[in-house]
Amino acid sequence: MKHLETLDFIEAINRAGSIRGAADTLSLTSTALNRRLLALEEELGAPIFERLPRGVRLSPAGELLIQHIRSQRADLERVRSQIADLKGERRGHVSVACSQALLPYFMPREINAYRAEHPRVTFEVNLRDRYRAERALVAHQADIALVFEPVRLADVQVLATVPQQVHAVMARNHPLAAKPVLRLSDVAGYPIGLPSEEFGVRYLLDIAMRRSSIQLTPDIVSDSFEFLRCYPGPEMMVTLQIPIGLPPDDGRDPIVSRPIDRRDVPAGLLYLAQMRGRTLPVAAANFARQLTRSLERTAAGDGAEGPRAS
Amino acid sequence: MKHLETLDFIEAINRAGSIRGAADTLSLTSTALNRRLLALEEELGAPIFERLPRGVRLSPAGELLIQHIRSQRADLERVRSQIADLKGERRGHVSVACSQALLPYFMPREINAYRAEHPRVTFEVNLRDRYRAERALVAHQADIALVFEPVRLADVQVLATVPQQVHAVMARNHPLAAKPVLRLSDVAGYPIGLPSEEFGVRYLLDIAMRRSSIQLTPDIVSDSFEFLRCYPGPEMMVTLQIPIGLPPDDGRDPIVSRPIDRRDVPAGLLYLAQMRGRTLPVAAANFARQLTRSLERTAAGDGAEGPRAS
DNA sequence: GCGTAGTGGTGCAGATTTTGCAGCGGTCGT
DNA sequence: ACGACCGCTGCAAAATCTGCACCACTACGC
Repeated sequence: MKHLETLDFIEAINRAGSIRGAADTLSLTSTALNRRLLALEEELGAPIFERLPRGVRLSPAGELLIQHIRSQRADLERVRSQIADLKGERRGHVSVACSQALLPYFMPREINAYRAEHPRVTFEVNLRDRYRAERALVAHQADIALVFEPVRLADVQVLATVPQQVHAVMARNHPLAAKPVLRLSDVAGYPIGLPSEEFGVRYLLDIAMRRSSIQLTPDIVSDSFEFLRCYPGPEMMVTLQIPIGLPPDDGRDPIVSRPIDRRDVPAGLLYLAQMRGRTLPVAAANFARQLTRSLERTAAGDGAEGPRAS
Repeated sequence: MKHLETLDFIEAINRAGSIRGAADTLSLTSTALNRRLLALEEELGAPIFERLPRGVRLSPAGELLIQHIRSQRADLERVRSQIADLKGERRGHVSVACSQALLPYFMPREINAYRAEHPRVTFEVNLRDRYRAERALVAHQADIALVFEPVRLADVQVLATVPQQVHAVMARNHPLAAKPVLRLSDVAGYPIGLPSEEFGVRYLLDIAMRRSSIQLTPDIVSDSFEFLRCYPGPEMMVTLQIPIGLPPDDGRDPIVSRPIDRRDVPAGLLYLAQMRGRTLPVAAANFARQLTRSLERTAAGDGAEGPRAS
């Protein structure tokens, strides 16, 4: 879009940290870029960047402006998608930021289902921890976010929540697999793998451990649930995860899960959210609606309640 | 602002109803305007106007676009005002849409008070009935609206409400002026002046009359409260108004007001509102905050309760 | 039935704006 | 002290936009 060109340039300068640097990435001369910046600052009546000896940095006015630019671009994108929608072209793009637990099973299944109905809708799925997911919404880098136990920012609007009881994950031949529900003290007797502290599951566990006297001392800490799940079973290791991040038990999978008694660890909440006050593009809004329905089914089914079908 | 020029042109074409007509008002050739429109439609991938033999008319896509343009311009204005604000310049502009009752006393007093603190803030006050006030908010033609008994649109966000009991207004020597509180049946015995049907006071009265058996047959109907208030008193006429639209009784004013018993006519609500989801410019936000405080004082004082000090 | 006045759209030449090159003065790191 | 990088500024070339004359078309008046 032509009339947003200059504003895009501002973002490029901000990313590059210098006018000359941004000019290179934009296939432009520093002259032209500098001229445009000066003209815009003139129109605005305030400098957008502070001039440093080694480049430029956003001024307070620039911070405001760049926020405006992002919101404006996102809104234009929504308008374009609405226009495409009323032309009958069911295309569009959805950008999702989500927690790690959603990546292996839930999101692929949901996106598959959606694209079966709307094949011309494209998707972008980015792993963002609970802090960065919310910041991505505000910066218009994601349309919707699906995060476990988020830090609730004021600028974020919750579309749906579903409780998720923490589950213990282990090999099928693990001694604990015999019990349908585990106490935290059961788990404490075996080698344990835990996600690192920025994750919601760990956050819930840390709270639970502070309240009770039981201490879980992790033998393995990782920021990858996939790694923790795949870590060889011979050690009889136990790891912890929420059910939405686990495969449905088909009775043959070498990995099984058992819920932790909720007297020990309370259920955490999985949040579906968007930026507050924003009108989503049609495709994103429709996909969010589908997710809401799916999450409600999850909540009614096996999500919050005890043992998974096994 | 340079990059919004083309979008302004779209609005001009929409207003004029034809490209050539808009070109005249913009001091441009129809050629240039036409070219820009075609280029924009190309970029957008859809026609913005339907071509009629006698001019042009907004297409559905154009409706969407023009709404986007307005919101974009309003948002840019907010950014500019925020930038001016952090430069220490306490200037800005506030656009208010309000009911007739607010015009003679309340709004002048409030704006005076505000400008005493912030002399460089300019104001625009427009009379809008309760339908048009809300549409003005959505069309970004007003920052805030102050209306009595509005039809509540979904896109409008309520900032404050204050109940207003309907008062009867009459000459000081009117027989009814002797009673501190009037029943509707008292009023029915005298010549009556009523506001026309689009006004909130009339709306409340019509409801009250439907519920009871008392019928007020107006001798004068007007869309001007000022006219009704000034209509010569010799006729011993009674008219109806809400207290915020009446002068404080200083004991000498030839016009006095008495509340109607709330068993007959329930109190209506005065709403302070803005467009839902919009972030107001600093000046408008501050003024809205002042109004909220003033309205709360009004509610605590003489607004909802019985007789005014007299 | 035909002219007229209005509409949006187009080719081409001139006006206007934007871009790029070369060079200035400055600060930092080596 | 030197080189590398930074933001910024004349001046000429390039690109873009504007305006005139003109076309095709439709509604309206007579």
